[in-house]
Amino acid sequence: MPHDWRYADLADMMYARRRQNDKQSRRLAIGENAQGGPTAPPGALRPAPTVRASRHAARDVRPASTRRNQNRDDMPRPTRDSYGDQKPPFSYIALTAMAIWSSPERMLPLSEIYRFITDRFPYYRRNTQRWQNSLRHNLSFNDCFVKVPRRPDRPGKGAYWTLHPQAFDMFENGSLLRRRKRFKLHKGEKDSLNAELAALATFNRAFLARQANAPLPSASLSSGMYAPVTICPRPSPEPIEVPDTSALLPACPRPRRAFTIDALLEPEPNRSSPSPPAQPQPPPPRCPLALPPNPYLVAAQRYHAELLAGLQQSCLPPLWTWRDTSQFSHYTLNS
DNA sequence: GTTTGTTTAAATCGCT
DNA sequence: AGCGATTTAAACAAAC
Repeated sequence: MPHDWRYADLADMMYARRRQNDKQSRRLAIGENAQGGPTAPPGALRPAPTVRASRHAARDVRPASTRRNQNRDDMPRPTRDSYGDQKPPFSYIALTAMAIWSSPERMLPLSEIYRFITDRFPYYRRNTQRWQNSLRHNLSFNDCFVKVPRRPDRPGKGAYWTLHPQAFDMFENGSLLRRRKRFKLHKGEKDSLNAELAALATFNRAFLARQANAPLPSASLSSGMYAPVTICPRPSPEPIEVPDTSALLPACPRPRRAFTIDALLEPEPNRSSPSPPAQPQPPPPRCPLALPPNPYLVAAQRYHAELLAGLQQSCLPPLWTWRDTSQFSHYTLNS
């Protein structure tokens, strides 16, 4: 049974729980917690603070009527259509996970994560330096986010960010308002993952260096012999439901190939076992022209696909389906 | 110069 | 009070 997590629904749920739980309702009826801040639903991820008695208090730019009496029945509520200028009750981790999960490939560059948040939550259209710094901190600090080097055929600034597959269930019951526990990789897992990602980055650099040192024949370029590998558009932003392909799972055993371009250019070795089942290769970059691909590009793409496909067998089905209407957005928990 | 990414430190808050 | 999760600030480096 899908459940909407729009803010207004959250408020309704708070009131429902107040009725259900006498003990809880006594606290909620007061309207404030011990610190005088807003009261969160039991077990909920602590909503991003909107009022602090500290130096941060000055940053709360909401009207005073909104800042007080947060849980009274006359509490000003955001409309069902939008959070308006109110700070959404999602942590940066949750917001980032939403952004990543909303993308077709389940991975996004930093700039796109920013855009996702500012597009949907007007609160974050101001003071961007502050929250973006915090968000970057979260990306780096939390093991649940994995930085995947860009494919050589998708140049641009910064890497892609994805969710570690083992972190899919860090939000309790799929709710973005709750988090069971900070997701932490064991050192061995982290080392293994970092080694793999570093190797991929090294491969990408080598690929680009070789491409730079041995530029493609101009005749070939001009005649369309090679795809213009550096100008393929980024993936379509339309959210679609696709099997997950975007995270890395070092625990997935698979044949390894040497991290050399030459090795990767060799024909794909036959696999004796069909497990994991043959994964469809990600669609080729959407270049305007169907051109014979550069062999190095093929190698790079093949490795990248191999890297990402290795975890498929262990991936959980998507927890959330992103639905977007023009003004408000919400997540549906797949049952 | 700007953006991206890493790291450290401190503050806040909810829970036990 | 202590702990863990989160937020915020800041310094710094690397990449573009």
